[in-house]
Amino acid sequence: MKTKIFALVDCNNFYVSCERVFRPDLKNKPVIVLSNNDGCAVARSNEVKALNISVGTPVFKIADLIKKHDIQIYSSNYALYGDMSERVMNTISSFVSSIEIYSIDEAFLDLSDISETEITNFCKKIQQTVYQWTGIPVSIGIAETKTLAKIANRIAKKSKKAKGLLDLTQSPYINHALEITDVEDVWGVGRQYGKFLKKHGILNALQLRDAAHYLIRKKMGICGTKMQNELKGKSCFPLETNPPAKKGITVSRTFKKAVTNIKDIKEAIATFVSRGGEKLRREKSVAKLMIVYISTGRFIDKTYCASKAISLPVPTNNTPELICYAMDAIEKIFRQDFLLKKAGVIFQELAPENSYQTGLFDRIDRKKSKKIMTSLDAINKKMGAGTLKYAATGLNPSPKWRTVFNMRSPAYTTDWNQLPCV
DNA sequence: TCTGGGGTCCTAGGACCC
DNA sequence: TCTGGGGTCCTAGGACCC
Repeated sequence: MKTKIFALVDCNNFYVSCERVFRPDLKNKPVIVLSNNDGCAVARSNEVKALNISVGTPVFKIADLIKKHDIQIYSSNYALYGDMSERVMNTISSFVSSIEIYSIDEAFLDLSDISETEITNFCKKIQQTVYQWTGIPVSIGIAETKTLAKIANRIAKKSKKAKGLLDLTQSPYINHALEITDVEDVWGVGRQYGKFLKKHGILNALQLRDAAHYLIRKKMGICGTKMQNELKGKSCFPLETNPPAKKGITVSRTFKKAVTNIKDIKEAIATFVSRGGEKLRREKSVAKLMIVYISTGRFIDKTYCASKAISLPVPTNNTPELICYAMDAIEKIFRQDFLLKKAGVIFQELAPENSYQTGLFDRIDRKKSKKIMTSLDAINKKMGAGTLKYAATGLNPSPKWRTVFNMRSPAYTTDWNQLPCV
């Protein structure tokens, strides 16, 4: 059997690159994109990485650095990033028959059919085309397994010589590549495992590959074994071209300012439930279980968190029905005197919309409610999110609990009113 | 003062059944 | 009344990913 060849295409500093496409003046300047509520740094340009600002740093902790280096700060603009991602993925897809869209900014490709001598040129072509068509710079790592392709990609990004492209298949430098890869940078090794491995003298990917099998198996389970095999060039993670159905759907938000009254919490939860209902319907799923939760912040003394799970008598994705149950649940778990900072709803035990168990005593006309939901989704899609909404979600256009994005760029590509002007 | 959101998988242990 | 073993299912917790 011919050995598999995987490529990992990864957008460089994706959110920052999206902002730069429409603001070319930001090139070579330090840029940060923030999380919801403008809280933490979630994307950093190379200039910012060079300042040792790590991902997840709260922005208030680096106020002085921002000022000193004139770092450009942006709120998250998911409409823009989602659309740019689609353009990038469509472009890559036009080159290959097998693609796994792994995240908003990464895709694995199967290049087994490309002849060895052609692979580098083929990938260069992908790189150039993506940049030309979308303005997004990408790096590509190539190897016999996904884990090695990840490593190749990391090095491709960092090394000046590689110019964003590195092929480690049959490479005489493979050991060297593994040796210069910190063990914590291996795909599947996080903080905890990293600490453990380093304690045992396993500092880099090469040492991890050659480490005692029983030790890795015992601590990291079957994933550890697969990881070692992948580092040896034996593929254990195949390309997943058809994403499996989701197993759960969550909608949750942190509030910029703490919320203390039940009316606000109810509005927030009703809003999250509506959003969750939309997501369920888009997936063509119904939920059997809904969990509603509220909590105080993590950084205070007097904490409180509570949740309520609701087993739905008939699995559903019907927003008003879900809102009713959620409102009941909130009544039960809400406590005065706590500064609530976060709330959310989780849908679990999902089933396909068309093949669920109906209830014997079900009094809801499900055909009718489905029609209403379909129309509502269609109108909101056409006229903009939130055009039609339920009164329970609140009538105030900017309620206290609303997520803030004070430094957001325009939705350049998805809103006629925000198109860039030349 | 100010600290994100949405996922997946594996494992150990307990309950329960035969 | 005492004794054994094997299997399945569920759940909570812990790890990871982006």
